[in-house]
Amino acid sequence: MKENYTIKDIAEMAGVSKGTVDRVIHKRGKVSPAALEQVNKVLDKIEYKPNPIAKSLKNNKNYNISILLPDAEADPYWEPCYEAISQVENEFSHFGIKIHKSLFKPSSTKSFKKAADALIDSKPDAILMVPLFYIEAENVAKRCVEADIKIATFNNYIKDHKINFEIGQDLFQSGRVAAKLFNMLLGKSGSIAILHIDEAFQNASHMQEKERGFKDFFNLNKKLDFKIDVHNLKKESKITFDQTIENFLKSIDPVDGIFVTTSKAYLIANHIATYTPDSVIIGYDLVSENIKYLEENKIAFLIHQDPKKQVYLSLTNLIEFFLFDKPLQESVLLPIDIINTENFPQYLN
Amino acid sequence: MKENYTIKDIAEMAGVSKGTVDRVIHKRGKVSPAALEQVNKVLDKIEYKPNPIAKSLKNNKNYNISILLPDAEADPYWEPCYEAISQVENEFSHFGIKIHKSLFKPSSTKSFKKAADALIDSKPDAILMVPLFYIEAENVAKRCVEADIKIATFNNYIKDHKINFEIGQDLFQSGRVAAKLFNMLLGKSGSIAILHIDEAFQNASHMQEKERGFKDFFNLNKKLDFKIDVHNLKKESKITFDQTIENFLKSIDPVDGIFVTTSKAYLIANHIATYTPDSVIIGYDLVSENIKYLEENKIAFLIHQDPKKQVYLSLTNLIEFFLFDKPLQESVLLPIDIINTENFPQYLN
DNA sequence: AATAAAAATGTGCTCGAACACACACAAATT
DNA sequence: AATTTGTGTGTGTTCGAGCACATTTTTATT
Repeated sequence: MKENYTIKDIAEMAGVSKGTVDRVIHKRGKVSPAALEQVNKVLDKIEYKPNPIAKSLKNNKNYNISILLPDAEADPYWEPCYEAISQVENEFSHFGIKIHKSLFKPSSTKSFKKAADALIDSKPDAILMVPLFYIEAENVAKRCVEADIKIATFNNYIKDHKINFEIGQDLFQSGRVAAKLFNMLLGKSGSIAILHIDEAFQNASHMQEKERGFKDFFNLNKKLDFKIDVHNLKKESKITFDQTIENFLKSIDPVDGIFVTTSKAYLIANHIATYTPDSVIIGYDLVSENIKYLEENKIAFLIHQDPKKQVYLSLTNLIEFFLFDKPLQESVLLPIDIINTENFPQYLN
Repeated sequence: MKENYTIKDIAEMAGVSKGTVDRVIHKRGKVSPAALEQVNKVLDKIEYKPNPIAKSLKNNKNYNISILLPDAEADPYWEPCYEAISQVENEFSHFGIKIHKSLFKPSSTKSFKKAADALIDSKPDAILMVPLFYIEAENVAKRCVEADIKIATFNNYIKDHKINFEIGQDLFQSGRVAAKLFNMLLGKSGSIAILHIDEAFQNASHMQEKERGFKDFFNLNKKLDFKIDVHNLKKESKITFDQTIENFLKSIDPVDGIFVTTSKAYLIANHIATYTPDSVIIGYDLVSENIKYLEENKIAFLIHQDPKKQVYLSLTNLIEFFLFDKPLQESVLLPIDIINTENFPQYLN
């Protein structure tokens, strides 16, 4: 009943040779109407699916996948991605998979462009990128389609139907998750500052989505009475980033909660004791400095965007597509992990 | 430099035939010292790893994996496991993987034994089981080793070195996660009831581990002053489970927090408004009734044990071991997911 | 030295899909 | 009638590992 048929089986059943069956399956013509019917009759009955392992062996190609992502020197948020890459390399190098990592400076559009150009020129089978810069990323996607390179994105989304695989988090919803946590910690009323802290503003749309979700939660819950202020903080020239933060904290009235929409919550936690000791902080990402302050109870919760998992899943999806014809899931949303002092270790491995 | 060498390549390099290389690699003897040295010299230089795809094709076996798990009719907690099974079946049936599901009643040791006996008799290549009953599960493991059946467990651990693959959660730590959440919600002092609610007491060790972790958190934080009571609730004869719960709630003084160590938090949430309306509830598992009360804000947090992921990872690990010789990770600990109203949907898919 | 026995080595087939190629047989052209 | 084109069909090889079997070389025995 539910057996795994081979081309040879089908050939016997239809009373033709495996060559003919093959021609029917791949619609390469040169088959008489009589033979065609015979083979199709069998094919209808048994629902044939070619053995993916045999197919892969015959194919016996090396696949090159290139990854375009920010330099972790500039932002340690990207560090776990490197681990995922190594892991996938180890797991799949003997399947003929070669992975090439290409870094760009997250603050420089030019650096992104340059790295992308080089990658496309090297004609890999697929490019996985962090589309930090909208217009430039769209352009890369377009050129990949033209050059028949599979294109995938992670961490950010560009609403572009050319992308073959995209993975990330629902940022609007993650804003709501943070809002709900504040609600539980602070009760029915209070004051909260939303802080968009970023060296430059590459993550503008990222941060805005979170802000929208955050406000949405409080707007829809009419019983809640929260005062919410939004502040954009970026590094000012002449003084250090840390001083920028300090000046800001000095300048505002103490608030009950601080929601940092980037991975820079540690910059706030660092000064919280001095300026606004009773503020509850919620931030993003398990970078080591954030974890340090989480453990010191200066950060209440962190929301985990799991860049490592994003890279791992992107790569394995592409690889299984190449090797075994598994279809590419077009769009994947990862869970929004809530992290406190007790459960962070399991997310780090 | 980093090429993928074949047996043929090695044979040429060593100046022998591929048969000889094969004998050296598989240590089957019948090789002269001279030839052995030649081949080994090459092998040392290039670090050969056989092509897993070719190996798998040659092998061309069907693998039968049997799963022994509780009937979801008795407890909907197990429902997502079935989905994982279907998913893996779809993904891997064309790789010659056959999965057989065998159910037992979670309240009956006899039913577990009977199902296990039948499974072992059918001689599958691997058995994945939920070792609800310690002694019986150990016995199954022993017999599997004798019959050369790979044995894996999920959801529960039995400290038995015979197990080839085990996956689950750190229950002690998950107790600490719950404790920390109460700490954040209730502040520095309060009263908490730990409720072990179970139809029978198959999960006794499960529940105790969580209790230990929970208490551990408060014991180690000397600044905290919490009164913690433990209650065992199981279905009494003559009255319904629901009435048992109601009677219990009637009998105790209101508490600030209720920690339910099983998936039965909904039974408490159902009556909370009447008897102890200000209690904060934290429970386990995304069963539909729990989610309902979570959405009504009657349950503050749920801890997700992700049985679906446990099954999925168990099966794919076994499959990749069979098909591609990937080593079995012996022991896997899953993250302890914290769930609130805003992030549960992403964990359900 | 001749022959048997043992050891070492190489050849060839299989797994299933995919495709090149050779061959058959018909119809169309000279 | 002989040759060319075309169409349909089957055979054979490849991918890499693994193992059965055949062949060659060495060693032991009479």
